[in-house]
Amino acid sequence: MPRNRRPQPKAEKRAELIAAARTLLLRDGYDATPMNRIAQAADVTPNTIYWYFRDKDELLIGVLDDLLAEILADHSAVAGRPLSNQLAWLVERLRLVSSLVSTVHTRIELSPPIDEWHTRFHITMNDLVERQLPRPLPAKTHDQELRIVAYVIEGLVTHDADATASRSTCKALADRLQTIASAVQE
Amino acid sequence: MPRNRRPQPKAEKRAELIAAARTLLLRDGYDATPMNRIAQAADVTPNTIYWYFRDKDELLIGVLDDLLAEILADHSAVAGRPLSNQLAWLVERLRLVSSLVSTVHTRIELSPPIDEWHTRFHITMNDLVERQLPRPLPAKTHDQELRIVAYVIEGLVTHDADATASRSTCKALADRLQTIASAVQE
DNA sequence: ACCTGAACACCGTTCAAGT
DNA sequence: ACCTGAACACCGTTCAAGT
Repeated sequence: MPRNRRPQPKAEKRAELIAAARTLLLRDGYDATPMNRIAQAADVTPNTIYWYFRDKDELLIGVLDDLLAEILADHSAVAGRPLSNQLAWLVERLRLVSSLVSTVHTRIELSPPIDEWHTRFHITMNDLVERQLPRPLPAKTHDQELRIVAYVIEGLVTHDADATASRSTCKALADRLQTIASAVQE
Repeated sequence: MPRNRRPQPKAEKRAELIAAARTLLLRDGYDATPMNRIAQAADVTPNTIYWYFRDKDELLIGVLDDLLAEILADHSAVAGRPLSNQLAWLVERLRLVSSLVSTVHTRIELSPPIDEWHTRFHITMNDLVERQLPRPLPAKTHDQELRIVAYVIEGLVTHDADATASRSTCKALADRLQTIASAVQE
């Protein structure tokens, strides 16, 4: 007995599909999670998903937005701590999601929307890091230093370094940023 | 008219299949290159490939070994230059192959042989970098500093930073390594 | 507007059969 | 030992049809 009329508003159902996808994508990874199984987990037929999302990549973006919003929200709880702690916290947070980090990188070439999402993600993260510094980085090395931080954090996340190694590397990153920022003392 | 008897030694045919795969994998990427098309380029049926390689990942490893050997061989031509130049050279070299870098990271979880290859790759690269230093890094920060170099290089490769940005970042990396190495002056 | 059953085109891989 | 034709199980996606 198919109930075709919306028992829920569209946004709510969309969120349900994203929630189902999120659980499976995080547990099994993007490639190993067929639309099939996501639909099943959400109690719909596979093609129903295509009413709410253009394709599997758009569904992935829904999940990514969800995860990013959660990380940003949770960050406020640690925003007072020293920068090195915050970076280590971020690494641990992203580690829970590392399989999707790799997936995003792979799919940048295959999907323009994923490419845009990835760019937005890095801008967001750069802003977050920069806001934690006592004063802005000198324009000259600004981009370069933020790139180094981003790449090292990504490396720590995707090549799962153990927690203590990751903490000390974050310390080194934070020290470097703060040394540079306070050297503009003039 | 199927010629079934080996007109060539096994290793040679294997190399031909790898060469065909290499061209297509680099041009179109792993996901967008069906076994189908690789076979076609090598003038065999798809299942013939499975006589020489267990699966698509083993074929990928064949291509990766090929590329790595070539990079190591080409490196000898620049081994005399300053470290920062060598790092920038490496970034440009890996950039030609960046889609496979992402592929490897994604497939680590899906294929144990790829995982092993990836580990070997990082060991090889660490050795290469370390050999260029005037003296060995202090044991205390040894692993950490090599990790930073590896991750930043990977970041530069996969997030295609422009060549000048990449060069200056490599300079920063090299300066840091050399400062640390010569601080053990005792 | 929302959802389904059935199909499509494609994919990696296998297998029985040939030489 | 080496290779093929044909098939298998699976995949993302579409479409005509239902409510």
